[in-house]
Amino acid sequence: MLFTGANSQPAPDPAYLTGDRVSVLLPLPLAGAYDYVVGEGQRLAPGDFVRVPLANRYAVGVVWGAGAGDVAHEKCRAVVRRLSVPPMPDALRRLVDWVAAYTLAAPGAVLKMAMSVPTALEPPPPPPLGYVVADPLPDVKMTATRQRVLEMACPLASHPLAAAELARRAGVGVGVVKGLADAGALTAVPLIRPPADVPDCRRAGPSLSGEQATAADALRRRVGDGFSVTLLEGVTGSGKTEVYFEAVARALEQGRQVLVLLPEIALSAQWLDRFRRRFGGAPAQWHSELGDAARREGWRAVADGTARVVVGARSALFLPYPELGLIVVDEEHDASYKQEEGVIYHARDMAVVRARLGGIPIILASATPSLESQANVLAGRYARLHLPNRHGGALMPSIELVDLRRHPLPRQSWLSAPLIEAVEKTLAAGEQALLFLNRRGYAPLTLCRACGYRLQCPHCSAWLVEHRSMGKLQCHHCGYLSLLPETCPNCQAEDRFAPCGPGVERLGEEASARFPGARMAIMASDTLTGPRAAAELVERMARREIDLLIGTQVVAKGHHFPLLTLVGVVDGDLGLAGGDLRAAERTFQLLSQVAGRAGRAAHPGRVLLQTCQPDAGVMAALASGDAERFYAAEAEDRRAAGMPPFGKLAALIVSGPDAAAVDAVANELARLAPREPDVEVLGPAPAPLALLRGRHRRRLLLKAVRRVPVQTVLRHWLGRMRLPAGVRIQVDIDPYSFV
DNA sequence: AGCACGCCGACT
DNA sequence: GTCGGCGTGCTC
Repeated sequence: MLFTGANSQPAPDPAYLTGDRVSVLLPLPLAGAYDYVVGEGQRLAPGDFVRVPLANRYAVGVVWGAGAGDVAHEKCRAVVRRLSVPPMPDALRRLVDWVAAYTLAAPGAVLKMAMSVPTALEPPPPPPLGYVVADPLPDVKMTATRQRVLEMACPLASHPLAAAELARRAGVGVGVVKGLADAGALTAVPLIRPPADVPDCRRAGPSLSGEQATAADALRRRVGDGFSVTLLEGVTGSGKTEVYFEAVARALEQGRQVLVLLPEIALSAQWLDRFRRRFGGAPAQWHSELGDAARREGWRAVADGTARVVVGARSALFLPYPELGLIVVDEEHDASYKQEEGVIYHARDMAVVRARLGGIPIILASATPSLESQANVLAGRYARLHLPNRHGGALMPSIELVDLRRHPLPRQSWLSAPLIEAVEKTLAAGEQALLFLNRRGYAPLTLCRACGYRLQCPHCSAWLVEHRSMGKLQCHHCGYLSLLPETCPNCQAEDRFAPCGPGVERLGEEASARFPGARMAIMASDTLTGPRAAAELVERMARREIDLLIGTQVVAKGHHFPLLTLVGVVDGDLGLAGGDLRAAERTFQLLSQVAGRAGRAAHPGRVLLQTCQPDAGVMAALASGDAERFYAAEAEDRRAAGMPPFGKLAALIVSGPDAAAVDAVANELARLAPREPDVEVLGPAPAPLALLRGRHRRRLLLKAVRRVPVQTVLRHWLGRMRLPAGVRIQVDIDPYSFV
């Protein structure tokens, strides 16, 4: 990442008048912006949303600046009109350009992320209608259901209710309401929605410990004081959230907007509760599961400044905040900040860029910061605030390794004697236990005992995972579903399939057999139907309705189980397989996070970690709690290998339906590879998923010294390539996933 | 991303 | 004889 460069003050926006040429960026994957002529009586400025003709249709784009003038006069068409939407803020436009240049994506493709709500740019729809009882009430055929609706329609001061809400309260279908309205017994009136609870920064904050107060003060002082990056590092339970809330309050006091990025917004009902407790109102939410209407409302509320605090997933970074004053990236180490499809970018890094372009502070919070952020602290680019203690004097759980070589597992069993004993003891004491296994489904592999054939996805080079609860086999990479075949596709043997290895479902089976009295629940991304289901499960845990929870990594994210005292990590080595650059770091982060679920003020938690490699650096670090040493060793390895964050990496994925064509392109790429000092090209090699969604994939890696302008090198290199039909080259700067 | 243009199989 | 499949190419 490049974080240098002064934060230049933008010049006052120029105006473009009738007859001028303007450059308009369209949300399409085109090579660049298109020139248009400012129409009769129009006056445009950079950032204006405009409707323009494009081929035989119209499109909405954003005025990006003065026309480049490199296109023939006859080709240049006129802007239709300016849309009545607040202009796209300067900082967002510069972010779009920056991200496009950095990721080598088309600027229009990046713009598209910032205009993901097409209807928000149209005039607002007529206000929603509510219904009140007509006066006078006409003579209509009365039924029991109609009677109930009429009763509910004027509860107290005859507040109009939306049709759906009215129907819900009366316990009838929406049809009854519509029927009454058609008959004239209900009158439709525009619905004035009660103003939502707005976050109130004047509410008193919680009482903070000395350590927390010091950190909160330091953060508050940075708000309004230009660009800065602060790594807020605090162990689970140290009250990081409450500390950065003070900075949020300060930004709100200054009349600025705040963006909080979370990895999995859908899963963090608890975060919203804490926010509500602190600010008495709800933040605006932004994530992929929002419906069209909510997205539209949200986008407009951000654009017109109504939304003061936005909490969202990575795409919330591209909303048009006119007065953003603070960004918080919570769980900054989380891999889900890396967008892997379309424009490939890392939201944490781009958030830092957004902060720099806006001249505002950004807080990166984590219990287990990424090596990247730690290196930036060491290099003096980021400040660091540390909360080493759990709030309220609670102790960190102790982590004990269970060496699976000394405690071998019986066949078809994944719980060692020490872990079984610990679970039994915990259950006997009336406490709760968690078994963590980061693998969904019943079994990750199914093979034929007759011939050894492994059931594989037809579109990907991946095994099919059995999901017994669904009665199906599923590919976790493309979603392909199939029933378990009756006979082996290879040798036609009947009924010879054997599941291999455990997923949480199968582990649940073993646990039910071992701990027959325990009330058990399984928590995985596919067993949770939505945010509500997650919240409900967390509540059932809090109410002690569950004794034993079995879960994948979703249990580690944002949920707090106050009564949990034992965590068993069933397969600590799972994340270490497969040569990933960040395997050890990620394992450390994930297992630390899971371990942090255990324990509370009165009871220090206990964590048992089953592993076959207790001597590996990660395991030793987890057991000793010596994070510093682990990170130092990991950093040294990376530095010695010239790997990120000390060197730069870019991956080129060549893909296409025809393996031979893909190979040809990959080889040609290798032949034309840049030959310069400090740059090394590795490959081509089959990408780890050599077949994904029916496309064959080859990968090349470009490794360079930090000071090499990798984007320039790549642009030259790729510029010399001619691609046959169907073959694509995808550039991934700073690759995370090695899948 | 759309949308048209363009060249090969099964229908009124 | 046409309707229509999606491959390829362009949009200021």
